[in-house]
Amino acid sequence: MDTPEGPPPQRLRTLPSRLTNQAAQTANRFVDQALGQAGVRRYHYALLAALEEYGPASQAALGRRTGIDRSDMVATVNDLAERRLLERAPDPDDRRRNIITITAAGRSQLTDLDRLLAAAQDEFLAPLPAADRRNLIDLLTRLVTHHGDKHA
Amino acid sequence: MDTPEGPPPQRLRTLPSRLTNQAAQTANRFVDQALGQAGVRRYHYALLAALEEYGPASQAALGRRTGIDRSDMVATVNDLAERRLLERAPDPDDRRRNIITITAAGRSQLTDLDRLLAAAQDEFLAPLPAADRRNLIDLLTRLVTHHGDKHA
DNA sequence: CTCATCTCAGGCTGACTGAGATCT
DNA sequence: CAGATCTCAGTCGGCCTGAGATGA
Repeated sequence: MDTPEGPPPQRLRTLPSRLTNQAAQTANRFVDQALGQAGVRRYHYALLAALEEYGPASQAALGRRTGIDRSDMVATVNDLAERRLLERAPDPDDRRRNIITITAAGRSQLTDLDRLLAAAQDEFLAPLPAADRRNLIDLLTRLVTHHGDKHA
Repeated sequence: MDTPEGPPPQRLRTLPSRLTNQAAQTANRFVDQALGQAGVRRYHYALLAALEEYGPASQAALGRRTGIDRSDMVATVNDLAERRLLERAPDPDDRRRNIITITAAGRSQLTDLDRLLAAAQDEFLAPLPAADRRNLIDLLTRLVTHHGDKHA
């Protein structure tokens, strides 16, 4: 567990990019631990969520919405298809495409994941009262929407 | 560059852990691009900064201060030693240890990196006025200090 | 003996690139 | 022809573990 002997360098302590990274790392620890209880990773959750909210879609469209790369999308769809949480079928209207559809089991899994994830968020944000949480969300939203919407 | 056709799922859009991740990813793009101009990565900067601020130290101590793992520390020290930005010498008082010392070239390099990094932070925070930036830093600092100081 | 330090060898995930096959 | 889609193969950095050698 490594007890620090003295604080990190000043240059690092207040560097916004580093603080953001550390916060993200903390958040990921909670989230990965939570999702891991259900045997899934963040990509799996993002994909199921996109499917549930927008309905069946091609892998490319799902990639645009979730920010998952085309290459990783293949593997993620493979994983979830093996578990019967979604189905992959050729698109008759455009034979380049696969239409991905969430299954009933997928929806049910997603419900469980939502619960696990909500708990993880709460752990992550534990030190902040509600007003500060909103404030943080607002600031971060402004940052990510400004920068590209790369995959916001 | 992938133009999204429609927003990401609601579940993801306001999820604090995801927002934090996206922000971190954005920050890292700017930072890595900036440091890359000098041919270094984030670990290199962190190590040089720790050396400059605290003076010579063992690899283990540097790891505690920067959050760099013992294993990666070996490689990072190797990199910087090859470039003569630091020196590795056995500690006469404790022969398990290496004493790492920054060189003049290392200090000079660090100065350049500080400049590049400041510009990267500014790009990252561009959408936020000064008050919001302070606010964000404060909120993130509270989060990371609360959670462990794992390697804060 | 226990514990700390350094090193090597590796694993794992997330983010990404290049290239090929197929189709519009 | 250009351009989109899916797939495979592989890179990279950051984070992490196990284990060995040395020494306090």
